[in-house]
Amino acid sequence: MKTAAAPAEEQIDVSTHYIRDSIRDAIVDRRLAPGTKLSEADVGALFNVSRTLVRGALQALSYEGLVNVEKNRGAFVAYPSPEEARQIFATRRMIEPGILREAAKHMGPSHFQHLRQLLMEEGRLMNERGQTARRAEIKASGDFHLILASMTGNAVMQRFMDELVARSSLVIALYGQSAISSCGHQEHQDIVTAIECGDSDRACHLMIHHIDHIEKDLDMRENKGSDLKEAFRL
Amino acid sequence: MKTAAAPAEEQIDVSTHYIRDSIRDAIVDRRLAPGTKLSEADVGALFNVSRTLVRGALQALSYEGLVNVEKNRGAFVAYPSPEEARQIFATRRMIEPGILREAAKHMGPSHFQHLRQLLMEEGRLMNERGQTARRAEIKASGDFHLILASMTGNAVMQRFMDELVARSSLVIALYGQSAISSCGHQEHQDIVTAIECGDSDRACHLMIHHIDHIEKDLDMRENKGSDLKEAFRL
DNA sequence: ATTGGTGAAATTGTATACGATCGAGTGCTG
DNA sequence: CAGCACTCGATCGTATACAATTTCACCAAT
Repeated sequence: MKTAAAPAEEQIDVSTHYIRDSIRDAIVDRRLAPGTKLSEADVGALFNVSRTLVRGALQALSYEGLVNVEKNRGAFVAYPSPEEARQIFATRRMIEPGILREAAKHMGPSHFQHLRQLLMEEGRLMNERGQTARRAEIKASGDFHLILASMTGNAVMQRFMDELVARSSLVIALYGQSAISSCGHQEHQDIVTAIECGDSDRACHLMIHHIDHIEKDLDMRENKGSDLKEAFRL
Repeated sequence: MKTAAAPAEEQIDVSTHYIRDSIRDAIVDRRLAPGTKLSEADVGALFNVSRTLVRGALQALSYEGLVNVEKNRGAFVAYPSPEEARQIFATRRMIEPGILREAAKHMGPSHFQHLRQLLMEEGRLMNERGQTARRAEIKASGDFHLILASMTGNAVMQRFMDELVARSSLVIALYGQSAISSCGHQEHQDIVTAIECGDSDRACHLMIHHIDHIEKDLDMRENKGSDLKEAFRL
């Protein structure tokens, strides 16, 4: 699947957006490890476009915090420091309760059904084996938070959450240890239940603890087996 | 102050960042009206750089929501719709209480002094006349919220607030009517007092009402004297 | 007078060219 | 053999060239 024998895949209209989204997916899906260099020429060759478009995509990703662009050195998949990681989770604790309350105002039966369905899927994946199921599970667990955000009907807030969830995924890839705290799934369910009962205070409380748990499950000692170079670069 | 008789100003190292910041300042300061077209060639000529750099800056600003880039048509100073405006303020109501609580944890006497000083300045500007004082007052009133955000020590959150305050400024430029609700200043003071008293709940309450007041002071009927074109563009 | 079409001018989209900077390896020197 | 300066290759930064698209003016026809 390198380059040559790709028969009919070349007809996609490859724009900056397409490249950005492709790379973002790869990062969030952990097919690109933190610290990986994204050379403009290499990426351009992959998508058969010039460096111009690639640069645009990389710049966009750097705004989202998924890529670090170092002057005259190139772009690298972000390698969030422990401090950065803490700030990301702290931010989530600051805003997700607000999202919850706002979302609750807009939710009807169909929304709850949607959420329950997502939780079912999440539970199913949890009991499966394999790399693919693991990835899907992680994605689903992020989607839970994103869908809640979408239920506020607020595009501005949704974009913030998109960024936060994506960066969280990077952090977990870097510092996560246990096989995803399976309590996360239970906590998601509890939150939905609390909302359904109209107990927003309790839902917020649960949400904050949930985020706490995710963060507590990380081992944020510096240098996860890696690069002294990166450690001292900036 | 157009172009010609500028004796020794040309030695600035003009990068994408510099252009982006310059344009952002101009937008937030309302020297560039919403809807203004930002032609790549024109901007490039202004800064004596090629379109390449300008495009980078405009892309960045579009990510911040201050500029809309329309394919094959160009970049325009954002012209937030009433719906967008509502979402911006709704987002602020969702996150600023969280910021307040977090900031309160980190605040010592020096921080309060800093805030009080800002409030003094704000009050002074309020009693001055003239366009310049007005601009400075608007800026100061935004800075109040930004400084609170900075006191969380959280760079991620701070970036979000930067964006929200900048976009709010655009919205106010578009839909604002009264000579800035002078009650805003009083409300800022009350918020600081509440924090100082350790009454975070009250501070949050005040903050939400404060944001409400700002929003209530807008007249968001569509078409502020303008463009059918813009209305149907997207 | 309004509508519709045609072509030139202006503007953006993308690729390429060239200069600048960084990093690694090489060879010289102490 | 260690240390340092230097050169060379690779990669990035910026400008420019060319293609694609839109806009606008002009004119004909209803």
